[in-house]
Amino acid sequence: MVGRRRGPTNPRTVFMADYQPENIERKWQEFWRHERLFAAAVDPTRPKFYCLDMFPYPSGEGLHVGHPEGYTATDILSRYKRARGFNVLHPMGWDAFGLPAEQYAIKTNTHPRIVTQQNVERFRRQLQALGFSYDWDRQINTTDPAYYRWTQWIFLKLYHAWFDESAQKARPIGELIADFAAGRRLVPGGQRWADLAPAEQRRVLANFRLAYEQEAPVNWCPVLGTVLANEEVIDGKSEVGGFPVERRRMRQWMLRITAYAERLLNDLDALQWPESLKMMQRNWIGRSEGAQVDFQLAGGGKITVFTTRPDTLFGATYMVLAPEHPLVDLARADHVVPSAWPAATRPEWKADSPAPGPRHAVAAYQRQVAARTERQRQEDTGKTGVFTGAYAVNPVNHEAIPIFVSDYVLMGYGTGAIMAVPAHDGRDFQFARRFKLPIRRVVSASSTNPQAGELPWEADGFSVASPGIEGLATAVAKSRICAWLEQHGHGGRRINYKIHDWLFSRQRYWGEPFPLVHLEDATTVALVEEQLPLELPPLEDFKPTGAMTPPLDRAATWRNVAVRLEGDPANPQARVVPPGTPGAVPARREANTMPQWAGSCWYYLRFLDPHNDRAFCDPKTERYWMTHPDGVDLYIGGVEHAVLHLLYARFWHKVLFDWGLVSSAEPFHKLVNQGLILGEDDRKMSKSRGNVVNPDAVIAQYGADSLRLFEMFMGPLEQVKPWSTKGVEGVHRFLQRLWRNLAADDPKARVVWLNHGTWFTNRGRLDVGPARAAEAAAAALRRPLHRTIRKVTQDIEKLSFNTAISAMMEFNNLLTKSDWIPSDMARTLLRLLEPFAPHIAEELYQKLSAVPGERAASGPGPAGPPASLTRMPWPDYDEALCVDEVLEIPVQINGKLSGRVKVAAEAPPEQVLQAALADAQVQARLANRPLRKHVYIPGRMLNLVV
RNA sequence: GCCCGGGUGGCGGAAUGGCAGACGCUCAGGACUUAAAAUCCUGUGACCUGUAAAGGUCGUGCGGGUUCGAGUCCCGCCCCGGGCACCA
Repeated sequence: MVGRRRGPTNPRTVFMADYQPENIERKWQEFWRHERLFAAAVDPTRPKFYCLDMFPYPSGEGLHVGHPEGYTATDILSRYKRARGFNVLHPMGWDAFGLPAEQYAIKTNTHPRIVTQQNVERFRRQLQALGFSYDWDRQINTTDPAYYRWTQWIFLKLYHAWFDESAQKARPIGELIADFAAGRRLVPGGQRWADLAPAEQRRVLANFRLAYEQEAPVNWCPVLGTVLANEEVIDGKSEVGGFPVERRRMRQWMLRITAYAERLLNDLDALQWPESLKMMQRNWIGRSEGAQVDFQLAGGGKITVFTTRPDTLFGATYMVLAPEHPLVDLARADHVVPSAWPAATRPEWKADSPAPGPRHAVAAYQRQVAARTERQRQEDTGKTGVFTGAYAVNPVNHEAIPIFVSDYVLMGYGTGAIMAVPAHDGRDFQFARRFKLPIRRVVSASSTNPQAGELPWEADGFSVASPGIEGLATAVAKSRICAWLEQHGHGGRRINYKIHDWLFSRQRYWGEPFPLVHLEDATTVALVEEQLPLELPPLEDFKPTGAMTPPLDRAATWRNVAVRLEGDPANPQARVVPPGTPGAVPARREANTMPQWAGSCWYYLRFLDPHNDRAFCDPKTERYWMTHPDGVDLYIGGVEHAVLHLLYARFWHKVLFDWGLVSSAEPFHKLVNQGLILGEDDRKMSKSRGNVVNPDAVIAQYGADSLRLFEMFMGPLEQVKPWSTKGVEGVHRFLQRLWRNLAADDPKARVVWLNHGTWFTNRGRLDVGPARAAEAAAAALRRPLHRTIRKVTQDIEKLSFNTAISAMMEFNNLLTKSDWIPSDMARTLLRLLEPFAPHIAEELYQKLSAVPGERAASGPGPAGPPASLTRMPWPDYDEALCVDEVLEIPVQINGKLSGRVKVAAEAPPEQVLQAALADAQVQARLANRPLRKHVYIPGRMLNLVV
């Protein structure tokens, strides 16, 4: 307890109510909400400002001090922009579907719906205790059927779209059907569209949709009982909980984010995002230019590889397939592994133990690799592998080269197969040495010496020993080879991306159901839009099954439905009808649910028009809030969403953009990452370390204003910084001092105002002496006040809140020392403080205005209760009043500080020079040395060069 | 290994190429008090000279450079944080 209780002997207690945040904060929070002061509405007469927080996941832990950091920053901006006449949209909601809440539900054996309700309620209470100026009427919850109805609706937009490569945009699936029907586009497989049965047509279309089902190796997490997206797996462990993840083949729903790779990459450039974050997205997308090359197999078929160095094709001396590559899957008929070792097989190619044949050796190697975790594979970069017994033909020189299996080639990148050029790739070089494979130089570092550069030479150079591209620089050689490959049908130029399609289904209960049904012919059909939302059935046993089947599998009555197909048989929509309805066919609902990220992919759009039940958002409303600049004006949140939410949301936004449903190509124009707040011990806050700071406790002891202020005062917003209880006390003291200075109901208050030429305090008019002192105080404070307004204004615009606060502290320190405090200046300071510490600012402002006679002095305001400070305009400053009348100019001699001279602010340079030369101290240091030149920076400093 | 950030007092941090260390914390001294707390005032980068007043030297990770002048710009290193990483 700091300064809250005064001893009974302190006489001031009798007269003056101390600053006690608990007495005022709740009151103003309720007032602001009751008066709906922060409600936003479309208003074309005012410029808009959309100020958004990453809405929280209401975990069971409650709020931690990291949450209010970003939220306070956006709140300051919101309150400030309102004062500057902007129409501010500042909403808050709940991202409440997903694994953590469900895990917590399982742990506590409570239904996720209940857990979520409790968590939301707790979070809302905690956030409201901080006095944020959210428009609470727009509160949304991703688990609300009225919300996820539109999540499902947008999913259908993905489902009903295909990506037109040539137009580089998504188009309605109906246009693809039209293209197929009219023969403008060839049907894969070569048949005529009209010759295909509807079910076959549906299967063809399924391969084009942005949402599609695919059997593929996926990240299966046995502990969580679900598959995870690549973005949710970090170092072979689940992002949620850190549980081991294994590769399994499963049939899963995917979203075709790879189609948007190029646009997701290019559109980053124009965004005002932290460079590091853009870099993370670029890395994740992982674009690389190169070529695709087909190597014919001796026994028919081919191996396709991706290479960034097609110019080294003549140096390929062997090939490598990933252990998971289909061509070495012995269960498949088309695998390449012969039953016996070829004659030329070197003993070391057969792996460590002499295996009876290549099939045994390959299988053994595959087992060995499968036994190692992803982690072990990445850490151990020693090269292992085994010869498959098969050979492929290099298209450029018709050489037969051996094919190996090795885990240094990853199935997940490129084609899962490489051509190995040991002379020009470090990894191939290592492998070739170990397996005694030829190393053939085809690039030289020099155009004159064909042997220049130590092997492996990975940098660019000049081609050697490569007929057709001999002597060419690498860049030229690459394009020559690509052209040749294209010409001869062996491949060609190709851009490869690291990013994979987004694995979008989860074997969990607590997520959005897919609005899809499966028919008996094994095709999938979307529900009609009118039947959305497809609500999650109230399943009692919501726990993961442990097997790979989702919990919704158990909701038999929910799953098994009768549907009537409507529309084009190639792309019908299913309407669920009562069983027995004529024309109805049996169907099973999709039992997987959507991942946690689905709801957050578009929530910023729902905030624009949260109660609309005819559209996810009204188009006019969308245009008003999302243009000029394109997207959200300011978005603040943690960097942990760099390649999750921020990438997924951009993807969905672009799909909506292609459908013409949103007006901007990007959702978030400007983005700032707040820095992590560490514990007082400089380490990351965690329960196990016992260094977690609970915002509720801080508010109870110091008040919300102190918490807000301290979080902003700690240091730059983006920076990682440690918590400090002493620091909270520091800003709390500042507020106490401010209270003592400005609480005008104190009989000892020094607040004064001028009314018709007479100075008053709350005890009446001042005598001549004090009046003169008040006059002097006002004059002395005028310039510092204008400087403070300027500093705070500029710093808020820069999001430099720590320095803005220090400027207000400085001004308050002046007030503390001043005999008298003019009330209009107090008012201005409170206006500046309001975005940061709104409760105390509003309270003091109202107190000031409640003193009889005072308000008359502050202008011709209407009678009656004073308006909320939050409605007062932002003060202007006078640039001329930001500089002192008399300046003290530092004088340097040869760049070294040697004295100071006082000159008038407007003094011409010569006068400053003369004043400096006349200064005794300067003269002494000059010691009669002749002045060679001088540099004068007006108002800043004078440098004398001798 | 590659790509981003960043190294400033005892601590968090501040400084359009122009007085380094604003503001806050800490600590010390003083006022008030019977006393303590709170509050208010003063001081608080290091070192040196001086009883003192005052003065001097050094100082923004290290080494160089540009400039009248560098925490700030350029070159080369060291260290810390973050991201990527057998990506063909």
